[in-house]
Amino acid sequence: MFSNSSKYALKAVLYLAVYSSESNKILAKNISEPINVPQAYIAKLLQELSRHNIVSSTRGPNGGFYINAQNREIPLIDIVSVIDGANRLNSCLLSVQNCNNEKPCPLHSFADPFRTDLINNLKKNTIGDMAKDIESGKSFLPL
Amino acid sequence: MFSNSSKYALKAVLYLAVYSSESNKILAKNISEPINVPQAYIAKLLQELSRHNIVSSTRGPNGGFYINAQNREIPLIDIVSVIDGANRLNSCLLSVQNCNNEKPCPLHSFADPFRTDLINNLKKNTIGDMAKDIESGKSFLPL
DNA sequence: ATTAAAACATGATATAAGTCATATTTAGGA
DNA sequence: TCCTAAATATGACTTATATCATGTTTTAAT
Ligand code: FES
Ligand code: FES
Repeated sequence: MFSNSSKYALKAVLYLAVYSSESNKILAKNISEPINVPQAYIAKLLQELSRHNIVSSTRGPNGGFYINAQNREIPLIDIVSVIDGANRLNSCLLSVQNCNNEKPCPLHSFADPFRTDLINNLKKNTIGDMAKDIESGKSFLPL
Repeated sequence: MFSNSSKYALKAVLYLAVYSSESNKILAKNISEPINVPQAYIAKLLQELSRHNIVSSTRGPNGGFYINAQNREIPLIDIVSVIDGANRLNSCLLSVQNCNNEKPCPLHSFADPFRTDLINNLKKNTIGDMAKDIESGKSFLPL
């Protein structure tokens, strides 16, 4: 579904959304442990996200990564698009090609509603939305 | 979601379900082209499935792979379990670990119902069921 | 029996995904 | 200004997945 890289990226971003702010930046190595991802790896992913303005960062002393108000409005789909490419989610369950509504494969009928709904949710829900769920105890960040 | 190998395996099995029978066995190399999978690769996958009694085969002249009445009753989930392992589908969207209903991750609420549904469908629907859909024109085998 | 056609078993290679290491640039503080 | 802490850029390494190749065993026909 998602690659490991996307999973890691999502976890890292949500972690930042909950625990960081413009005045409380977090070092890559300090994100690594709580989300259980090798630090050199998460650093690389965060750099990629930073380049696409999905997370914010400043370097030098007292630098680090953080999520600002603008980042908070970004939908989750942007994260997985940057890491996995835009249309990984559109691939047919039986083929490397894209899913095709006109010529549905045998699994299409019981897979497509799922995928469509998931994609819509990823477009609709922002980083901030998810952070709120975590803060209110409705959901949790897995290791 | 599924690995390419599982996709290929599913396609090959469904192809056999539609076009083969005990009296009409099909060679690995003749399955390869219509489902668009390298022949050495599909041969290997079919051998694995044969070892698990998901497809039938006989060797020697006039041999080949086929689906018999017993194979026809096998649910789709068995195919992907053999190729991808039993619990690839249960992994949490954000973690390599398994999905956990007691401590749902932020994506759980809009992913889990559908995944559960998908898994149930894979358990409920057999190879024969899918073949019937193809034969009746309700669905198609993708390249 | 001999031969040929096929699956079967095993392993080698290639490509992609994931992980690690190092050098460079930027920014803040002494 | 100089030093240090951090992100950044780039590339090397490792592991897993996907693909290919080769030899062996089984079966049926002659
Ligand atoms: S055509 Fe296969 S999932 Fe839609
Ligand atoms: S806990 Fe993440 S998908 Fe269920």
